[in-house]
Amino acid sequence: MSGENEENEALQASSDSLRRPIRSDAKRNTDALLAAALAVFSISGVDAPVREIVETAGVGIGTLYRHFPQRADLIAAVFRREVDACADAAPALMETLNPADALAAWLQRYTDFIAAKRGLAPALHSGDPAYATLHGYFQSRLEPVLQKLLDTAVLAGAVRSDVDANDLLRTVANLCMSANGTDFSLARRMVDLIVDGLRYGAHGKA
Amino acid sequence: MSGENEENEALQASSDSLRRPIRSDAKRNTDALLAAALAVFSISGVDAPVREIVETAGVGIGTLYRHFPQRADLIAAVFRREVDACADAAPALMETLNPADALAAWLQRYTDFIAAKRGLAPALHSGDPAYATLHGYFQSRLEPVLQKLLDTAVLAGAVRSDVDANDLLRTVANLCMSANGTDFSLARRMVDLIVDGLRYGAHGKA
DNA sequence: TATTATACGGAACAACGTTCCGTTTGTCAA
DNA sequence: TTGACAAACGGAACGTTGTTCCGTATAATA
Repeated sequence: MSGENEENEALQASSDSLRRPIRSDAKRNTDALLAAALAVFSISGVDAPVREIVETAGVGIGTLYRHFPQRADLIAAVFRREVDACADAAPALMETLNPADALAAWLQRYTDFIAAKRGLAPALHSGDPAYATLHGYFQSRLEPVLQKLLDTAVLAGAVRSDVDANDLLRTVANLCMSANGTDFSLARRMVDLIVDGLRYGAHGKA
Repeated sequence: MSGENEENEALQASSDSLRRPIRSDAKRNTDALLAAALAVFSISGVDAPVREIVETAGVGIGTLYRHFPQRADLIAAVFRREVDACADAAPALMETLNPADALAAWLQRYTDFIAAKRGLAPALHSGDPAYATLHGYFQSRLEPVLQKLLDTAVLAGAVRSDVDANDLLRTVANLCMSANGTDFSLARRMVDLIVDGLRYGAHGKA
């Protein structure tokens, strides 16, 4: 369903140093860090101290920074799979539902994903250049998907045409900004309200 | 127009220690800190380092913490006036515009206020207990105003009835979360979209 | 087994918010 | 005017963050 990322999570350098495969201890520690990060993030949120993660993983701080030079690289690695799953959920919705409902359903899917990760939304939109690659991955993966959903709905005359995919992605993330990690009902309701706004514009005005 | 806070910004203890008025140097330093904070916030955002503020004000760190025991107390003091102004803007709008447009206009007013203060929205919704009083002041001052706008619009049949004031306040603040301080066009557009969603519900469904 | 690129671990650094306390100063009674 | 003292001042110092650096350990190869 995915199409392009065939499970080569830990791809080694492909161009020059194709000598020397990944050392076994490096692989082991990388895995331990990813597992620890996933666990710690789900308890303390994405802002959890680095030391808490390395302690959980049972490795030194230096090891963390060797494998993930920036804090955001660790976050990106942890959530890559889930971003992909979110993107891959679109086609099924488009086959099952009418264009406007498919759009609404996918946005709720995305809402649930972001809202469940406490601290993710603030990090994505902090403007901190450290999170640029994380933000870039989200955008490159999700923007085309949402754009297609939008285009289809606009073509069907179900939705206004003056909103673009990136704006919507940013907006949903913003709406999830204050979700505790457990209560995203407000975010869900507000996303629905926005979808209604999109519908209103289709025949109402502009 | 305000009605209750008659410029007693620096009220001294009213109950017990009514002995000893405020010392002149204390008053001077408090004013300097407020002015410096306002200036620094507008340049570096609400997250600006404390040391930058005390340096600008020309006082020591200890002095800052004497007058504003928590960082949020300083923020609250700086923005109190503006929160009041925002709340006080409602009656005029309600006289001039129809209920739905008055609601929309006031929400845009609030949007501009929050979006212009970089870092304010994240602070308000950080969940950090340090910001509880700041959040409390915003809510106590703005919630009644917005509730009245909402009630009026609902009564006129211009807007759906299943959204409450606090949710809307939180939502708008969330939408402003990623505003740089200069570009709030996205936030404005999304607030408009939400207002359209409110209108859609009035006759469409729900 | 010897060699060596690679990875490891944690001390150390810089920046932050906040606390603490010895020193200074404004105010008021004498 | 002067003395005394509550009040306020300033900044060193603490605890916590993310990140860097480098001496040491080790997995892979010849």
